[in-house]
Amino acid sequence: MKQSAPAVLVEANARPFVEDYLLYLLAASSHALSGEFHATVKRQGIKVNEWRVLACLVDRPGMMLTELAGLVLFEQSHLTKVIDRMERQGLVARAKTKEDRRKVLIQITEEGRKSVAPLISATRQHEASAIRNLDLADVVTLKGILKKLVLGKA
Amino acid sequence: MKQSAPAVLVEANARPFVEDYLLYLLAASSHALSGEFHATVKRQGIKVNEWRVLACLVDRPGMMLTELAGLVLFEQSHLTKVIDRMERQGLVARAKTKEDRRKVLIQITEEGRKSVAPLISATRQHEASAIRNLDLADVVTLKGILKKLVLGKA
DNA sequence: TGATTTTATATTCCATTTCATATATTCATG
DNA sequence: CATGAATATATGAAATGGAATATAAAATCA
Repeated sequence: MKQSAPAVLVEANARPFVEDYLLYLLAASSHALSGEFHATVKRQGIKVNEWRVLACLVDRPGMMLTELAGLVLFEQSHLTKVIDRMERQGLVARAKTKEDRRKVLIQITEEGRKSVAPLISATRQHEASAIRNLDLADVVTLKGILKKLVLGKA
Repeated sequence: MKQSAPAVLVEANARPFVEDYLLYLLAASSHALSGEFHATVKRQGIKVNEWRVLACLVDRPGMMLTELAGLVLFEQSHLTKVIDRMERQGLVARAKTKEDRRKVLIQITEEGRKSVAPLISATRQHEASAIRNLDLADVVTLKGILKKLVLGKA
């Protein structure tokens, strides 16, 4: 014979709001997993920001700064500064286009590729370890949904 | 009769690395969805940081600063400063415990509750809209997986 | 074509955030 | 119980990030 719990108990049992809030779960899982990987990134002697830029550039021919900013999830003004540093380090290069002289194309350099290659491999191990106790099918579902969420309004 | 594409084509077709990288997909979806909601938060006259703190505190009795920092995903020293501001605004209060005089318990105030209430309701609409073209079952799967990822090593 | 608007990037200024460390308190151990 | 290690929070200096704006080039259109 089930009966409803007294109000006080219900109150006490209520799971905190954020624990089932999608945006929180996304932020928290992202924070947790990326946090783990950042140790590896730093060990490689490269900054998290730079890793993000390189990972986004690695198999693209060159991207407009603004495009790239959208991809790496940085403000344009912030990315300008990050690219300044990375250019000084020789990890990326700015290139101008003929057709539109406002545009700056950011390209990964050979040195950039060398820096990022071991990290790309490391992601495979890390990802495997991160999902080691999930169903493979669920992971496929997960990525599919995340892709839809990223596209947004679509 | 299928035959494998020439290497050059394969190269050209290769999807950029990040597009199927779990950590990127998590970061990007989180960024996209939270970004949408932040407009609502600011419209309420409250800062994103403060929203996060209040949302974490709202149905808890009071939390140690460090515990709370873990929950809101802030560095401890950062949270100290955010709490300073929020205390001045009357959104939260610091309380000391008798047993351990090092500890500071952070509690949401009545005013904090009042500020956060409309936002909590707003999350329901926003979440509904964010997932409007997903299967309900998939959303359940999604949240379940994210919870596992947050717990980590478990 | 010249004026106006829009787009792309850079710059400046300021708030936020981090890193390292200080301070206070408790815990563990000889 | 005294002393050293560990834990909780706070603080200060330095780096980062974001909003607004400047600059430059292209697009629109009257």
